[in-house]
Amino acid sequence: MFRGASGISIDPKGRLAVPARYREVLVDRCQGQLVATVDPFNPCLLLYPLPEWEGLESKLITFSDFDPTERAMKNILLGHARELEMDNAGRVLLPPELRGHAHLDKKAMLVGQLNKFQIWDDEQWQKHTAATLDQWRSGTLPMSERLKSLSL
Amino acid sequence: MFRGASGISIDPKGRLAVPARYREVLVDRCQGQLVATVDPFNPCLLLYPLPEWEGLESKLITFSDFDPTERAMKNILLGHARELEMDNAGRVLLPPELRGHAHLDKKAMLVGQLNKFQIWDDEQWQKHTAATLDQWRSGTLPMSERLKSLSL
DNA sequence: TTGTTTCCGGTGGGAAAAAGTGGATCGCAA
DNA sequence: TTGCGATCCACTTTTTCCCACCGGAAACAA
Repeated sequence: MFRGASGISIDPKGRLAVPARYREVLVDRCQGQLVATVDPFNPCLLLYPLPEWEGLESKLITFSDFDPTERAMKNILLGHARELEMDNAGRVLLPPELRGHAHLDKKAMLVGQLNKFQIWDDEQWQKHTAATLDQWRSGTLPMSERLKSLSL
Repeated sequence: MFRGASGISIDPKGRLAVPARYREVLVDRCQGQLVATVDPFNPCLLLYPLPEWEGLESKLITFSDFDPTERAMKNILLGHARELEMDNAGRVLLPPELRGHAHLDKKAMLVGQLNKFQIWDDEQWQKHTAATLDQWRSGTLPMSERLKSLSL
């Protein structure tokens, strides 16, 4: 599974070089077939191995078009999802629509989140991390029961 | 199935060029025969492969004319539906009535939603997406049980 | 320990192919 | 006969694929 943040660069054509340590796994699991979409909660992109994405998609199609919140979620996730393929140098080409959404230019961060990756603009990632830690330490975030019983 | 948003342009004659990656599928499934109508929930158009549309249509005819909501839905969908055909350059000609409804001019977005497409004016789509994400992140939307148990 | 060599990951550029765009001609109808 | 519309064709732009180069790191040898 995917862990950790790697600094990566996006070239002028919009190609993102996947760190070498992930490549073999990705080829094994999905022949380099990936799906990128927008993250509903953060100004970044989500990158799934195709089979993993299809699992999520099969849940989304059960959502009702007459529930506004469910419709919105379907719309955002499916409406931005693009199928991508690694080239033989281990790079994926991000379409302009997705790059624009996450404000990606040269420097980016690929963040492993077990079953998927997040793709952040480097600057946004730094800000987001700092902000999250601040919230955390100030104790303003609500705690679910699950969290209260978590030991690190 | 159809996913993702693609920026497309509508030429002065009102022709919309379908992105190349969808064309083969559309020719296979319906020989380029499509149906466009208005989206009851959003200021955009819906574009179905003909067989897919016929499935929906067969459900609509069972709707009662004595239930105001069912009648309205029938009216909107059926009353605006137009049969369209791709030309050999992969373009479909949108009738002025439909273009007007979605405020389509030069720049548009073709948004895949699995069994159908949405056709948005580019500006409207940007606004719609931004507004939805804002609502989402501010946490003001009501959450169904299905949503609460969804993990991305 | 230090220098040299080799391999691998990362990067950029260029060429071929395909897709998008606009124009022109043909036909039909008014 | 003229105007509008539709279909077809050709040109330009974009995209995609592939190859080559550069830099760094590691390994081996002196």
